[in-house]
Amino acid sequence: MPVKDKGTEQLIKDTAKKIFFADGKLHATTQDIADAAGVNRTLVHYYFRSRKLLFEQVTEEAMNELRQIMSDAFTGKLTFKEKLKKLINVFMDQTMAYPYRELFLITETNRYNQAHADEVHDTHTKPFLAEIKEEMDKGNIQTMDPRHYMMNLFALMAYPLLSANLSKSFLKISDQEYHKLMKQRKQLIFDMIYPTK
Amino acid sequence: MPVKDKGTEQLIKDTAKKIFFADGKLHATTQDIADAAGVNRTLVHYYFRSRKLLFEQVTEEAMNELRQIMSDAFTGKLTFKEKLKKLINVFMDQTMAYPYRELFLITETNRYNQAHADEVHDTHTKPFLAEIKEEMDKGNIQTMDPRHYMMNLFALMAYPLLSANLSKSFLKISDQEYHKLMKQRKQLIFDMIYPTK
DNA sequence: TCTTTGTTTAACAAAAATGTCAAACATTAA
DNA sequence: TTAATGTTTGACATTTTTGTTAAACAAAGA
Repeated sequence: MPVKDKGTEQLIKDTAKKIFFADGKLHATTQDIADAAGVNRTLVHYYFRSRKLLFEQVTEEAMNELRQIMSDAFTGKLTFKEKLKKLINVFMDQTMAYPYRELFLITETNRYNQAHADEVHDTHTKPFLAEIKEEMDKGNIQTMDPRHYMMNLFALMAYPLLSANLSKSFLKISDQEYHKLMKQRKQLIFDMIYPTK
Repeated sequence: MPVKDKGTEQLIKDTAKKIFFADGKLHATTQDIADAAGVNRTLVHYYFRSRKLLFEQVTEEAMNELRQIMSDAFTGKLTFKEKLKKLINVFMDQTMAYPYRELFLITETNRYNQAHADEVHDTHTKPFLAEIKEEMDKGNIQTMDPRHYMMNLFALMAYPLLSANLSKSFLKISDQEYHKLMKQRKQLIFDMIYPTK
């Protein structure tokens, strides 16, 4: 997640990401973004032409960031167990920094045609699913549809961060305490998903 | 989730909920809502005065619907196991009908002051957490912070429905197939969260 | 220095969304 | 039938947000 000064264009994009992904302010206007970046709003149009195009770039990059996680974790010669640990580690770190990134993607794809999402074909998940299947055959993890396994994993990682405010209100816990709970989750999730018999 | 004709006011509110909670169109305008309800936009103002007030009502009711689930499932003299089944059943059914209800709540609370959420105090979760603790002491479920247990449960239920479009694109599966997977999840979640030793 | 190129700004224009109002309409009770 | 009340509508006003333009500014090369 870059935040360095690669010029105004990058600054605007990074600021937009910060507002959407970190603050979860999905209704932010171009003015909000410009203000937060400390630049004149016209520059948003100078560099991105329109609000829509800025959004498309941000969306595209967020999708790539997600794909990258899968790719990074599942290339190399680690064992499944190690890959899983790596995936949990990287994904949780990113999601703690940008808890609303997925939420942004979801609402943006809902905004227009749902069909757009279907075009995306991801090459990184296939080997992941295959490895999960292998691991089930070996008896190391509980047998189920590998897709369920994958959904469970991402659900356990993403949801509590995504719904932090909601959970805090329902569980009546403070920000600090919640942060403490989140830090414990890496280990907890691993134990749930890859139990030591 | 009422959809009956309790007059125009109710129709507008139900339509708004449908657009937000079922379609996930968080950026819908008052015009969008009026069109979908088949009424003149002025009526939105006649009944709710302003867009903001309509949103507040919808938000408030959605929060109550969530509280109601907890309350319903955890009153009465069922065993923990039965209560859990009931909770999963009701929550999954509702979330399948309104997958974006929580997403709406999250973005709405992010929109203004985060603080607002903190005021909410929920009386229904406390007995739930206490019962979870008991069940751990009995050795029926895995020992952990009961709050983690609760987060896990809701994560497994809500996230795959919330992120359906995203998941479909990453897992390259069709709507039908996804629906089939979702129907399997009630049992799967119960087995994960309340394992038969 | 002057020109060229790219960046930034303020002022303005256009579009989109919300909000207001008076008049038309419908229903019911007197 | 008429008066009273609440509902619905279209026309208009206001506000908010996005998009455009010309001019000012800055840096670098001829």
